[in-house]
Amino acid sequence: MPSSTKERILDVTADLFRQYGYTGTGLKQIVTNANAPFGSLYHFFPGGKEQLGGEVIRRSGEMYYELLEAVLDAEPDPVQGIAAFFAGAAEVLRETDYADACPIATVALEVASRSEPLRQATADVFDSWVTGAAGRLAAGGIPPDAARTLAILVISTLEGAFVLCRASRTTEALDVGGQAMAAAVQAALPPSAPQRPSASPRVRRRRSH
Amino acid sequence: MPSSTKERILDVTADLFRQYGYTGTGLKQIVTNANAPFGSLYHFFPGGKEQLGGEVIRRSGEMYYELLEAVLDAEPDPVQGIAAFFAGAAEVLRETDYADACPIATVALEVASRSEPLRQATADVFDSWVTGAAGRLAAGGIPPDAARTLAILVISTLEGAFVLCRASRTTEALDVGGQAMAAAVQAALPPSAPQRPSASPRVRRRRSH
DNA sequence: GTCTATAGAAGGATAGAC
DNA sequence: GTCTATCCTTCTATAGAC
Repeated sequence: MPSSTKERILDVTADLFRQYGYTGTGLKQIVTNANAPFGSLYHFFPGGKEQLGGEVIRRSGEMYYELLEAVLDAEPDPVQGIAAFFAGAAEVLRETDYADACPIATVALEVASRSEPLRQATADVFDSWVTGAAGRLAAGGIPPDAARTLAILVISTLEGAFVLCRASRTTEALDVGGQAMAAAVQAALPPSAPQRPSASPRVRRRRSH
Repeated sequence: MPSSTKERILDVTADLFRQYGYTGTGLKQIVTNANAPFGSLYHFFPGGKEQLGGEVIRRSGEMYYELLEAVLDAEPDPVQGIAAFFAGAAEVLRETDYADACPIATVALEVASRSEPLRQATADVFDSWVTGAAGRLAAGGIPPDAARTLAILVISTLEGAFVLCRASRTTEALDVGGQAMAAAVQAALPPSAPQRPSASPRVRRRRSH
């Protein structure tokens, strides 16, 4: 038993939103791709496209944050973790012909000036990412304020790199962003906390003069 | 005489694309806002929406780059210049009720997997920004490779910050990004090169070794 | 080159049989 | 809860009078 009709609708809609955005995705296209009858859509989502959109935004946001956590959990060093996430995003982008980037960025820009409930949904997603990432950075020894700032910077850079990479059909911006953000995390970590046990020559702290 | 019909169409389309994106902007809405008859649209743009879209993307890209140059030219120190550009973008965002961010980002994400000519147009715009910004950074004394990397990072961060700011209706991401990018430019500049024109000793050419 | 009218397709949404 | 048929609007695009 693969999945319920509602789940198929949610999954398919998330895929289509990621590639074509909110306005660019039609309800007929959704039910076709989901192998669902048209009536089921309004059965599960009486609020129509806006309700479906809101649920997909929040669900995609949760799933993408879980992916972030999985990648970071697989890497004991947060610096390597950030680098791995950007590298993984670049790999997915290449593998999907530059289609699968951020699941909600296109929708976020489209609905920002058009639908207040959907804008709020995207805002809540980004806020949860920032809060979550900041918490993890703080757990690594970065002071809370700096951790939040750094989390915002990392997510901004990731989102912007997605824009450039999908447009250019290269991963250059993600490569650049990954290196820069890994370095930024490294610089923010307390120097006394070693990240890699094996022979990584630490950078000496510069002294101001 | 304020402007020609064609120019009004281009201006109005650029405004609508920035707020609502490509799919979210209708041709009827365009001719209505531009006070133009519907037929004029196909008279000036026989290729229809896609041709109009392409011209608007390239035109908006040029105009936004000119804005960048104007802001940087007004500030002798490139570090202050970058900070000023982010601060100005944040101000515009607040003043326009979080509507006027990047003129082509929404469109870029929408068309990336949908229209190859329009994707190419957005790619060309981003590439021109990167090349132009890298040239300016290199002129300030940053080695060409580092200048290009830094330009990509700055533009990525700006674009991503726009996404977060429009969603959250705050300028926090632009504030964070502006500070970080100003610092990144500062760190990349040769320490011997003073930024302010008063008493500017020339930078010695480096010798390869 | 301006403007109106309309075609033809696609969009979101609803009704109702089963 | 499934599925079909259909309504109404909106969209892009074209035709043709002026």
